[in-house]
Amino acid sequence: MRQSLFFSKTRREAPRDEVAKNAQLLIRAGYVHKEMAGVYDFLPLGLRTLKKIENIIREEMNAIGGQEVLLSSLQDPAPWQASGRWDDTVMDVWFKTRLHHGEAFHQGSELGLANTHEEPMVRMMKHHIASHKDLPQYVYQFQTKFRNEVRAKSGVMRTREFVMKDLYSFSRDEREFRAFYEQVAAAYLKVFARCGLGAWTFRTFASGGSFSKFSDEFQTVCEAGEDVIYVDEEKRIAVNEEVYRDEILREIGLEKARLQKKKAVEVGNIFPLGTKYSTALGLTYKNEEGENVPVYMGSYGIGPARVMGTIAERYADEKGLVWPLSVAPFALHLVRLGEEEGVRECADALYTRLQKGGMEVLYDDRPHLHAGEKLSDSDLLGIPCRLVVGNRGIADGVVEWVERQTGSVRQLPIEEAASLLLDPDAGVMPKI
RNA sequence: CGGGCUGUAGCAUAAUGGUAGUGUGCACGCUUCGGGUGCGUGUGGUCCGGGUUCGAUUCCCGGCAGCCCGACCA
Repeated sequence: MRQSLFFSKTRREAPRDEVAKNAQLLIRAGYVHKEMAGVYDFLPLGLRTLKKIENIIREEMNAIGGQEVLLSSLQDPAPWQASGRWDDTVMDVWFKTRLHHGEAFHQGSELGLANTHEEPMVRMMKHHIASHKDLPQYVYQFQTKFRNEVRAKSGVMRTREFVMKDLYSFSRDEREFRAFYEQVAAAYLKVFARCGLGAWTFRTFASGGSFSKFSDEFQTVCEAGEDVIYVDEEKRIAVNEEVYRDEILREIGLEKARLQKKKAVEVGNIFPLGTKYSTALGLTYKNEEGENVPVYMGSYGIGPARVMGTIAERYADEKGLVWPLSVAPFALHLVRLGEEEGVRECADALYTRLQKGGMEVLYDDRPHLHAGEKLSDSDLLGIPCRLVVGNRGIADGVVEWVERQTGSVRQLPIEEAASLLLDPDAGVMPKI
């Protein structure tokens, strides 16, 4: 992509109404636009990163047998009434609206805007599960959730509208469920590791909310987090403050003395649902004896935008964003300094070759901008690798390769630069 | 939902009961050209409603919006 044609621009100053580092940087760098409190638009850069994260999640969900679906955002109250969760006093984050009813708009049937999907998912599955031969099933989606939070905050970390990956498991019994639950837990750790959060992310014992007695959260240690957890670094597990009690520590085999108190972001959460919703909504199957048995369920969520915000928080430095290669909007930022014919030709040629070689390149071909401005912009954008083409290097027959995170600089011979960058074994580009 | 704070140009800020200033951005010209070059010209603004007042962006009341702390968080 040529930056001269790219529509989002950087800005020098953060808007006054953002305090969270993730939002300040994402807005300054042109990744997102704030629509209103707790509601953000994704611009090309932000969308690219969001989609990278989604794809990592998608691959890991597919790898454990997940099948992608897309349920609707408009929801029929009926299944929610059956489970008792339509009531605003039971679930207080509902956005509700009504079907149009001619002139008398307000008399139309009530509808909900999805804040989660257990009930419609269960009702839908009733049409597809009848026998033990139909189980297990694992379905997931990336779907917009609307939650009328009393207080949106922390930039993209807690918003009123966001895309969530939610996976639902349908198993014959607890044993079959539990085996899959552990597979998901392992897949989640892979997701966060691939997103660059592995070192700071812990499977965390937590309360089960309205679903079940306990659940497992995936918490990334981060100062911007809203949660407090106690981490056992060696065992790589943690316990949420909300269930930090002696008998629970004993139950999960953690020693108080080895635990460190940390602030953390909940980047994922997995719940055993048991037969709560299958019973309420009548999702049963016939076992081999011909008896009707409620399906045993679990639900599993990750918010890609929250993951993105957490990566921004953890990796950013005083100059701007820094993305791990796996989630970066572009792999390489090709920065041209100068307008001389030789510089232009060299940079254009490199851009063409790298593009053809399949590399995602953002090419700063903007004319007549000062070096400082281009380099500052490049720092702010946080693309992990930078190739600088300028007069200085061309005179010596080299271009500069810079790693954003460490600032390390290497000279690459002009003729070989493209092939070195495109060759994963050359050891120039970092491994994903 | 309780408490606190804030609304001035695209963005960031200053000031003021009497014609609203600066930086930045944007446009144009010259200059400069490897870490936001310098100069000039232009562009553009007091959240909404009511009250007090000769006069309100400023003071008062209400609304709306935003941020922070707490509570809440399927």
